[in-house]
Amino acid sequence: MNGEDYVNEKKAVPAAPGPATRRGAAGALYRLPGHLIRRCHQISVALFFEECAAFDITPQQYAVLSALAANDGVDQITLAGLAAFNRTTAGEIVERMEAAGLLARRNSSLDRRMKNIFITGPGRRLLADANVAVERVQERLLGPLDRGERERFIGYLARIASENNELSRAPLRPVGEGRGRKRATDPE
Amino acid sequence: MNGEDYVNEKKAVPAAPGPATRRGAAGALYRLPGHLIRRCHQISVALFFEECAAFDITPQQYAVLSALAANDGVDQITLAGLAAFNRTTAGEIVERMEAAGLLARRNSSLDRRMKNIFITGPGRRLLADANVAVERVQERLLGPLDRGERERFIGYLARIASENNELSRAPLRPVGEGRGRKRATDPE
DNA sequence: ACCAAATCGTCAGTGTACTGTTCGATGTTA
DNA sequence: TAACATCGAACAGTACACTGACGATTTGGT
Repeated sequence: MNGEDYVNEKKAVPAAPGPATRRGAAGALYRLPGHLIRRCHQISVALFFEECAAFDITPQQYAVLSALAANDGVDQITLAGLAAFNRTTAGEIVERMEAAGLLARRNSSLDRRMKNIFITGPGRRLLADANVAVERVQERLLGPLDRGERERFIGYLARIASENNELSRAPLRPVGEGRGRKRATDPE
Repeated sequence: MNGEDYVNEKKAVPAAPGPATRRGAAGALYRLPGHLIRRCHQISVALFFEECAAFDITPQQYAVLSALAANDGVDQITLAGLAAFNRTTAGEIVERMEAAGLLARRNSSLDRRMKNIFITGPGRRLLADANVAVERVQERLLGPLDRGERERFIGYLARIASENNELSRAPLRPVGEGRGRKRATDPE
């Protein structure tokens, strides 16, 4: 079919025209968990944007809203720990969300270094709407798996994420753990 | 909606000190596959950087080397399809790798729009070294799972990635598929 | 009370991952 | 051959995800 019409080129021919040059090539890559996880992540994000197009938020912003709904008023570092991203990223995301009116930031009177983050009414409403859309994202994402497989898959993911948590560069830090000494929340 | 009402600061206390304010809070988030996948991805990347610190490459650059080792001389778009990222990203990554001497880019004489990407000697050597490091990454990443679980986990990931491939914003495009008409490689 | 260590938030810098647009080269077709 | 649609690559713009450093602040030890 194609092929004979470009004989001119001295040799744009592959340097390694081995047996692996056909389609399944680079096969090793396609069985690497790391690469597969990256692709699943891409798909997950794409589905999120598709289902949540009306809300104009990102998966990370959704995570912030979700974490904040249950831990309103925490500082940025704690929030970063709850959503598992680092301080700088958290600061940027919070800034954009504040500009969008989804959050409010107030300087703490207890510790003047801290800024406490609060979810606003619009933020809370958006979260409620987004929750159903996110439901659909998970449904489509796990579409290829049956019920039992989904359970197992989620279990595997949770174990990998939890047992390797400290290996991450932005570990999950549930409220009440870590080196937090005092907090603007939870006077207990 | 949210004003500069922080002047008074009567209470830096959470607005919703409900029953969910303790540690397991925002529990829904922590069972969402999308969020778990994101965290596993973070961990995978962190492990990669740890194990491959000596090589000064990123996971994506490793994917490029791996894909190119089996499909040398493809154009940037095809390469993007093989490694599952989009054109722009591919162009940027290739540019950095060319500067690092891992790849070479040559204008195609067949189609003057195209630039064919070739892996260099140093690139090939680095790939060989990185392969063993990547082996260790997978070992540590899947550490929490036993043999059978690893098999199943990888199978689930592969099915999700493959069956949802077209939903991704940067789908995998094996050589020989897609709308490629003619190619500088694989004259067959 | 003082000082060293630890923290919070921010800034600068790098790299990945997209969207959308533009522009030149191509090839197809009328 | 002259319009047409298409395609590869580059550019501009947005958002995330880090590292390392820094100023302001707070705390812990003495």
